[in-house]
Amino acid sequence: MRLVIAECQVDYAGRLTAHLPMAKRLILVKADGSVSIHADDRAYKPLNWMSPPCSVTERPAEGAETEAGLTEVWEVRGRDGDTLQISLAAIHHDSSHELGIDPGLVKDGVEAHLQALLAEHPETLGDGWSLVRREYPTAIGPVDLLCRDPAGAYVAVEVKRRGEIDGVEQLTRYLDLLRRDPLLGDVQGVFAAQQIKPQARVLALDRGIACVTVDYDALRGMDRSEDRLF
Amino acid sequence: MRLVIAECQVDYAGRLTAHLPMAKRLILVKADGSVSIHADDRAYKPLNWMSPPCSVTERPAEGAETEAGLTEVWEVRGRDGDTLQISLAAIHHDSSHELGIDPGLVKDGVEAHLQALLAEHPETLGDGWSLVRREYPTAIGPVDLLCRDPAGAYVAVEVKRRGEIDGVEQLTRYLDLLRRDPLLGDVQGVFAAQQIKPQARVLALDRGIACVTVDYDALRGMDRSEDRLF
DNA sequence: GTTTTCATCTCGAAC
DNA sequence: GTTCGAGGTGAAAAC
Repeated sequence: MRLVIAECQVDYAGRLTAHLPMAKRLILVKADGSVSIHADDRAYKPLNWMSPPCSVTERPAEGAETEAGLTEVWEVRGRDGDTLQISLAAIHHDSSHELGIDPGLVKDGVEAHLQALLAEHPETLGDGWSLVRREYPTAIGPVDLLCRDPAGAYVAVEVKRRGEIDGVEQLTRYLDLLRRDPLLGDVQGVFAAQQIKPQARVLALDRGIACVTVDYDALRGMDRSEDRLF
Repeated sequence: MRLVIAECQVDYAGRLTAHLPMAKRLILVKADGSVSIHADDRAYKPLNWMSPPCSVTERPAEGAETEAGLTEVWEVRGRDGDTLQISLAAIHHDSSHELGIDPGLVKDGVEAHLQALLAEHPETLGDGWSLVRREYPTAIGPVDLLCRDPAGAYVAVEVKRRGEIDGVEQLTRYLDLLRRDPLLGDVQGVFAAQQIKPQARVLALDRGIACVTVDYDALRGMDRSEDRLF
């Protein structure tokens, strides 16, 4: 990985045409050839970038470029003929570092994991509830969980990390379908999430859907096999 | 902006829980307090990050941490109680740089601009064509351009930077509507883009929609008022 | 302030 | 290979 702090001007031509006026910025050149240009704010998104696969060619400034104060011109070529031209004026820092291949991110707490934990502990959703099956199939896709309450009535459960309106809409569509199945009889709905936004809760309750806020850490504590971190 | 190359382990807890095993990475701390951790590949997305507003606190490693080989522990706190803990073992590089406020990106060639240029030069789309109006309203949204050919027939034009299938579908819906309007009579369709993907072209032609590849630079050259770069 | 839409979205999985 | 949908989406515009 090469880190360069330099006065630079950048011109991108590809899906759109964009221009960065001359200013001091960070230029990152990674081992896969990819390039990104960062300002001194915003963690996530670079000002400009070129995703791999791409190639970088560097050349000294010539003629009018030199007169304009430039010292080097880098040209990055990507797929589809996208180009990123980086015109450097003054280089304040330039260092390279061997990093090796990253072992990669381990994600936990994704919706699938939450669903698995709830499937193992359906009593969290309601006393005496039992799991019928995960990913119960319908014509428009699988319902996250189908459970039964102690009276034998079916309950469709939609699981989200953060409960918003679209999740309620999704569950509503499933319920419409499930309720047409005479084998299931009346089906209740439960919207389960770690956090439920106020307007999602209002919409759910208006439609007779119960809301359950899930304590993820407590669920994890119930199941030792889930202790995969550390 | 502070650049740190270090052996580090990272733990994020917020919208999800994620863990990065110990490895050599780049840690970027920007002037707005935001933090991002990069591996040696991929230009766009960091492995982990904390968006501003957030605060970083640094402390020396203690007790068991020291025995585990750690030297420093950084804790980044964001909104909603999100936390990013960066445990550093060996620091290979650490430098800070004053960058100042970036003048910002100037975007050109966006769809709106392409549409404006074509509106000024409808003859680019077909000999003798004239513009009826931009953003011609329909019940499902405005059509980019409505033109007339020399024979007086109407032509609906959909403008995209890169022509893909969804653009053809969009134009098809507009044409369906426009053709029901007896005042317009038969309406032809034109799909105009800087680049048209083969499968989009096939679909368009199959539906009797003409495809026009637009030379953006040539269009810009026609209009001096558009010389906003440099 | 909240909500919706856009993005050079990126990225992975399903088909 | 293409298509679809999620993302710790982020960020800007609209309301």
